[in-house]
Amino acid sequence: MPEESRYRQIARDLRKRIQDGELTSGDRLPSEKELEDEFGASRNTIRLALGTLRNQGLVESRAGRGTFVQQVIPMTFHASLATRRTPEAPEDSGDIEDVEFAELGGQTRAFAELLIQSATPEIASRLRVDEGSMVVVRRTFRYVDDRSASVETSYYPMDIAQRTELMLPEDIGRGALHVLHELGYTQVGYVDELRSRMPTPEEAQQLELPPGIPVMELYRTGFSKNRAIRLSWTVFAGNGIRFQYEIGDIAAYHAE
Amino acid sequence: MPEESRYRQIARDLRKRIQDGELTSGDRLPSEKELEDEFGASRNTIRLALGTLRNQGLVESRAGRGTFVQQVIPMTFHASLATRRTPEAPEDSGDIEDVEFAELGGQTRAFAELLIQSATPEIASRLRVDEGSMVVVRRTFRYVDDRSASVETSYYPMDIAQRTELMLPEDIGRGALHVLHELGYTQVGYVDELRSRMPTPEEAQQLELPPGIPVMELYRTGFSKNRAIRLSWTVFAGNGIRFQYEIGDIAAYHAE
DNA sequence: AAGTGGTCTAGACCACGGG
DNA sequence: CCGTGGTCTAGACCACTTC
Repeated sequence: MPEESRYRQIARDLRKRIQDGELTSGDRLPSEKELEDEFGASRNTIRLALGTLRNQGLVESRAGRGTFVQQVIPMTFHASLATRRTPEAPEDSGDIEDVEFAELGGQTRAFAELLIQSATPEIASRLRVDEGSMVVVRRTFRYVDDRSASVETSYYPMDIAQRTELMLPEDIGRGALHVLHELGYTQVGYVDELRSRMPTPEEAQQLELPPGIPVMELYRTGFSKNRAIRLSWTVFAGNGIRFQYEIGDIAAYHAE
Repeated sequence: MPEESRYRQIARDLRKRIQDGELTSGDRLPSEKELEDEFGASRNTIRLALGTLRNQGLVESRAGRGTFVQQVIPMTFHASLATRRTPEAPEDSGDIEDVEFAELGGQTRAFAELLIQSATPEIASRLRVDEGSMVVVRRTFRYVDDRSASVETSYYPMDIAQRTELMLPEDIGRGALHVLHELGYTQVGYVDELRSRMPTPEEAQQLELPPGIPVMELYRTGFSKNRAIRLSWTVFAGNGIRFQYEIGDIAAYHAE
């Protein structure tokens, strides 16, 4: 039985204080100097211990201020509302729009940018287009309470998007799915694929993620009756989002 | 414009080599000693750089061996198969069973343990039982290719589970939902809630997670026509799992 | 035995944030 | 100003892996 290393012991001790409620959301931990004295360890060892807590998303350090217990209020993303999947309004299904966020968060804003590129293998296989063929790409940043919450990138087959509103470099107020609907491409279903991973440095900066927070990646391929009409790839801050899917008959769920 | 710190530069350099394919899955990075010489930095600085790559899940270090580029082949978890949601076999819907894993991974085994506890607020609200009332808890470990892939904990209201097979401390071969179905509680729908976070040390050990790998947490509440019949809470290794949901009419998806 | 990463020490200088 | 965390150095000893 190998002895547990010093910094792990210290990390466990501090973690216990948080889990026991001795330290709660927003509280400041003792300074690194104080922890040196308390545990009789060098500063680097203390920092190793704090580092593991940071990487577990339990605390966050700010230069000049101190180290604080993390606080997060994740909002729920209603990925599929079973009650919405009514035959009368099929085009309502599957848009990642502000509505779905509004329920728990503050106000939401978006800013869009546009580019055209050739399809990578990843995009091509999901959008069901030939690799290397041109696709229209629209990128949207989503903010909640002035904090960046997600980055969405949507891909449209060129033959659908060309000479339409989708190629204008400006926000589409009424939602891209409405535009597609008007063009005759009504989304009747979609396939979601969800993954979790650590952010790239660029994503960490864009989403203002403290270290130790994963991201969630959502690929949503939208289908009309006949074909794939849109692929959207969204990266969410992992500490601020919950995905909810309602499948089948869940009358008992809403009954309360 | 603050200058980028040395260890971040080094991390970025090494990350580029991986992303450019100069180093690919399974390759060994130069040793810390070699990197010291190459970058002209002290070992601690090199280790800081490697630490960020570890925390991004890009590399994994093994004592006495070296540091290696991570390789992961995530399998897809078919959380909702639209084609399966047929009225003829409603009881097929929503079980987290081996079938759903088998498609991409190797063989799968499970071992179960059983306990009885009083419902925490979290469990009570999801299972729709009174806080503090007794619930039957079944825990299952799932392995793929001899590697631990998920830990599932299922909760049943005591009035449903008592004096049934669900209270026997052994694996239920034909699946818990079959048992519930035979008891008159047929699952007709479910609500999934997905989150992402960094693992606790216990989870990291149980799932054999290298540092820098998040977990995905799935809460699935199963409903019969009238009530919640089961809550299952599953923790997956984040690098080994993709969730797929199929919503609405996706005939075009399967057409290919 | 030689090389690897894991752990730890004891210093140092810096930028940031608040009195 | 002074205390905070951020960064960096130059050592040291250890356990583990491979030969």
